Amino acid sequence: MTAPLRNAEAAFVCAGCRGRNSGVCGSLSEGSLARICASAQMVTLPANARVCEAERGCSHFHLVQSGYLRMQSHSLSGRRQILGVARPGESIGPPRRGVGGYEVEAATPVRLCRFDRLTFELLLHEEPELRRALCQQSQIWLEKTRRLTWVLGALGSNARLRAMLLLSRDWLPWQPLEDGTGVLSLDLPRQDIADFLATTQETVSRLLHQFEDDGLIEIINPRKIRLIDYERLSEGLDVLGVA
Amino acid sequence: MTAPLRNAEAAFVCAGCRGRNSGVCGSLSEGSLARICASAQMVTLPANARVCEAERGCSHFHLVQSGYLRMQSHSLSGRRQILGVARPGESIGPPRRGVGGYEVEAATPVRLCRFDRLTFELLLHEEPELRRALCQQSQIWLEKTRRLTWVLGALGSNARLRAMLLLSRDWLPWQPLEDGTGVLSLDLPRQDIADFLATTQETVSRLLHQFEDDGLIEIINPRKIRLIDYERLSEGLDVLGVA
DNA sequence: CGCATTGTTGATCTATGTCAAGGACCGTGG
DNA sequence: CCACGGTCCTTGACATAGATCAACAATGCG
Repeated sequence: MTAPLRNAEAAFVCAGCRGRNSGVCGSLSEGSLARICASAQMVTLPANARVCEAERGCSHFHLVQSGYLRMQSHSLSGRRQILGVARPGESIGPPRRGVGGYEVEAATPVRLCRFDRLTFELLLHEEPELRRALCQQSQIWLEKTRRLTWVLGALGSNARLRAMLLLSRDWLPWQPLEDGTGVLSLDLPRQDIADFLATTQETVSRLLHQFEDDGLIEIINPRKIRLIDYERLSEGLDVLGVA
Repeated sequence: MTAPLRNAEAAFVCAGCRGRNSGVCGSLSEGSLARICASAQMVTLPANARVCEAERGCSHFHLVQSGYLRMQSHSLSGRRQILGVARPGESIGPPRRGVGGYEVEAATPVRLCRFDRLTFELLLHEEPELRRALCQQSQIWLEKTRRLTWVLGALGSNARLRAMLLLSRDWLPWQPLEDGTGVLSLDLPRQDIADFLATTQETVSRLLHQFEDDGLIEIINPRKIRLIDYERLSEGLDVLGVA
């Protein structure tokens, strides 16, 4: 955790940032971004580090530079539901405190731009671009969350997993090959995938191997999946627009 | 369906509106609201009327005066998931067109303020209050949708239904009685409840009767439920903050 | 080389979806 | 007034997806 940066260093912060061109950061002008970065701290956290408590809330605001954050909530029976994953360029504001809130953790090792809450509210006041960007982000999140809701509600585990594999091409590292297939880096552990899809590790594992047996995918190793038969992977999912 | 109203009539539009003090309308000043209402059409629709298509999108913007709208999406297998319910005072903008979109229907008979798309964008441009109200609404919706996601993902049908009963006190007609219990007007048909909770009519029916046998509720008639034992209704749901 | 983490596989059991039938209620028209 | 059809709700029988429990394999790390 480093001290706040002076203006001169601001450019440096964004230099290695993988989110510069997407999400909130992506829709900000150079000037605006520079002013904003000037009050950021760069923070690095290991996987599973807690970024934000559910009850106590959190006094910081973050932009993701690299890695993934997960928003999650637990039932008393211990079941965890992942409500969303924030990727580079996206922001995590302090969630509503108390009941109904969620907590934020690093799903992978992450690098974050951290803003003090007050500082950020000041920025928000001074930078209309930032306000607009955040408003837009919350609409995009709303759409993503609605889609997740739909996937959870309308599909069985089998289809849910296929949906996730196909949709993941848009937000996880994805390497298309010449033969039309492509390799997905499933950077999240099985348990996270399970908690995202509201199912269990075991089911995810079983289904992946079933897909492999059926020739839909190839499991190169647990984290590298080659998607082969898009046609059958997307069976019944046409509504999602995943070809 | 009536013609657009002249300014003089604007006040009249809101007169009978049950949403004047909540949602978007609730956070607007008199002046702003008057200007906005001036370009509204008042529309009345019967239950199950289609307000907005999923694919074609829709060229109107609506504020709910009374009744409920449901946002929903279908899987190819015919399963419907209700993504959210808009109540008086809330707005339904044209959802994203095409895949991933949802359709909007009247869940009950409704009265709506309808705005032409272009007109509304003009209003949005001229009324900063309106912009702010909509931005705020999308954040509230995001929270509601996240909560739904959590309920769907982390809870079984039994707990889901109990959660809905308790939470419904905040947005469906609710009449507390002297003895501490209270009567809920479950204004939605069983099928809608089922599609909201991602379960089936049959299960909803069975669970309600089971709750009655266990003394948690009394089914006065299919649409009137008296909540009796909050303690046990909220078992395992403490996280939601429902007493 | 242990030891911890992560993923896989098997056996079992149950909640709940599906199918099918019937009941309650309501408005309409004869 | 009653018969009719419609909608909404309830109940029963049955099948099964997937959760749970438990053990084990694979991988990586100190």
